[in-house]
Amino acid sequence: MAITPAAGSSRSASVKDVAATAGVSLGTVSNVLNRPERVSPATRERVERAMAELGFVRNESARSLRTGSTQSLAYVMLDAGNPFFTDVARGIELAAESAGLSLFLCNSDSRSAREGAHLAHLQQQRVQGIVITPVDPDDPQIDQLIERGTPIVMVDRTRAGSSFCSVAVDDVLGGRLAVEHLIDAGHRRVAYVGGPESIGQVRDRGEGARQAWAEAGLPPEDLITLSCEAPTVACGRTAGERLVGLPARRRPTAAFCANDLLALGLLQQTISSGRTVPGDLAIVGYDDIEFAAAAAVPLTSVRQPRQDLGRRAAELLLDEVDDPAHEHEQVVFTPELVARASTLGRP
Amino acid sequence: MAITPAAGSSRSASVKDVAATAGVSLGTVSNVLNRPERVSPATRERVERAMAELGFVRNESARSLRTGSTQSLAYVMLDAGNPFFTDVARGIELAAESAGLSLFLCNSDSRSAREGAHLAHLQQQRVQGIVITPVDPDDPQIDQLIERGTPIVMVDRTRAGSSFCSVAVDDVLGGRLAVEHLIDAGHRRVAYVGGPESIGQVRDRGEGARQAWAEAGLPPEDLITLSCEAPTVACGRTAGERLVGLPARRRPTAAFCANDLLALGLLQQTISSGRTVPGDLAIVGYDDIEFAAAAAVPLTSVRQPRQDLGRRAAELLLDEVDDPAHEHEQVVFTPELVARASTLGRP
DNA sequence: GCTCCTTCCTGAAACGTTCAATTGCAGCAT
DNA sequence: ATGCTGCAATTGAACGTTTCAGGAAGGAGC
Repeated sequence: MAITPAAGSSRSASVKDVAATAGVSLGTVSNVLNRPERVSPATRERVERAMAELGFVRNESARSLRTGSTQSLAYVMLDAGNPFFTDVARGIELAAESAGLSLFLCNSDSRSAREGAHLAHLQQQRVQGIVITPVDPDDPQIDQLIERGTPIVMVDRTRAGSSFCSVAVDDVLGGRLAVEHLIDAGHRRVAYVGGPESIGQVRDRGEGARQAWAEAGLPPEDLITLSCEAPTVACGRTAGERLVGLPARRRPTAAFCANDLLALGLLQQTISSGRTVPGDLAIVGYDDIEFAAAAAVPLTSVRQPRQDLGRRAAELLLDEVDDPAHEHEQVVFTPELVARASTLGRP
Repeated sequence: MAITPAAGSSRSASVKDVAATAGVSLGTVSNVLNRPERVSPATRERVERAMAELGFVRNESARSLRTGSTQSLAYVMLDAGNPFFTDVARGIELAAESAGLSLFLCNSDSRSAREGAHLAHLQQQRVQGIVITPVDPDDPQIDQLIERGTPIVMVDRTRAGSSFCSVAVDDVLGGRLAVEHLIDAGHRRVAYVGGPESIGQVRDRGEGARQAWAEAGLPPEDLITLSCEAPTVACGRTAGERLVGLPARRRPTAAFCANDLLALGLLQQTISSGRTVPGDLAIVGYDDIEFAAAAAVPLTSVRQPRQDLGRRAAELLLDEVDDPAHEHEQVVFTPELVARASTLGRP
């Protein structure tokens, strides 16, 4: 290995070094960095050349120590493996980028402990604010953060009458849309395949389904609810087997699943057991993940404006950061039904 | 709203404030934080109580300014929407967590400009090191980072004889595994459905496929190569149509796809056109994404140890950070074939 | 020649930590 | 008494930046 040239000396260059090589004072260098219009073009250029020569990189720690604020936001996401949250993240990033801030993504992986560690660390970093999809919306650590001055915005979760903004999607409406669509298609026996009732989303979507059913004047007992342990592909398959096990006159002609993973599992089980979709069973999913359109039979699904969710959350956060008159807001987006072959195809 | 209590005063508490309320000097507070064993239990407890009372949160900017190093790593990922990279990220996070560091995830979204902005910002943050799956492995900004002292480890990309570590998977071997599996199953006309040749992975997997084919003594013209514009589901469907268009005696009985998205598209097209898998066409994918197992016909695929990739990358980075005798290493992992119904089922 | 502006630059004081050097103080041996 | 030893706590100087009160130089107006 060749000996590194002068540029690669031990410590990295500071404003002081730049000032020395440019033959100006340290304050001038800072001005070039922060208020270039105050520096004469000649000196400015000299300073800039010195920076380039020394490979100067501004030390963000010192900067934010001095100014008392950082240039960054964070999104603490529930599950980085779930496309829903990565799309939300993309929306946040877009908003952060156009505000000139950088975004730290943290993944709690649905574990309270990791979430807590991330929050503590972000607080120490003095990030401007935090967007979060929390493991538990009622976690007292969230209140503690707010009390100590870090603005928070919650995405896809809410807490009644709370001291922060939140952005969510109307899941009751989503459930209605799905079931109204099935009723319109002529189905009179439908299954709601839900996940564990402990998840608010699962409850709300089921509630919407029941509302639509009742409003159509259909008998409640013809809307069967199947609860799964987890909203996964494997559970969707199991649900399929349970449906087949029902006596023919009670067996539903359509199923509305609380998310696309369940729907895909159900779809797979139905097809591989030799029945057809939608002929023997029409299926509606929820989330409209990328693979929904790519399934063996393209899946009808309820789409949420994921990226908008993120963007709006970031905007609310930024508003709270720099508008002293900010008022907390609970934004609710509207979902949309995307009809595809799994409910539309030839019977 | 109630008036916030004393704790919520304007500025957040500093070590100085803690020292004052605990009635000790500022250095003692720092000792409680960093070398608690040097402080007598009585004082320590007094200081800790003061911290709790004031809601003291250590200012990480000041800390890292003083110590000259941060407690964080970063992973600049190519595409946060691709499960492959989120699994890599999970591996990195595991390693970072057990080293007591926190991880910043940045998404370049395959855009050079975003990647550059992230790298610049991370350099300003003085992160300990950066794991990256770059848009372009030869980007000079990467060399510049290394020159200026930020260690880099590359994941899933490499550069010949370079000045940093890298971690990748043997894609040539992966291609061999896939095609050997098909040959073993009796296939004598096979298609390799690749993406654009500009992607190194696509080339390597194809190369492995050809090697296996040649070693089995099969005629080269019976291994057809289909190039797609992009490795997506839609392109996989198109590839399916092109296969059907071939004259029967040239039509392959099996296809090896450069990734699972292509394979899923091909699978979908095959089934919806009334043919069967693997009866009319056996299919092997690559990546073993979660949906591979959940497809209409569960997909045989080549699995990469994604999480291990990330973990190892982080370990190499950490080694470089704190071992002065560190030597750069190019780690290559071994892929593994996961056989499922798309090549195994009853014909 | 004098004052009064501008423009461009300087110098020093913060910001909140850490850490090495230092003081104070008790206990113990001389 | 006097000097050691060792522990506990204190002191003060950094770290690299921003900011702000000015100072020097030069020009305009009288």
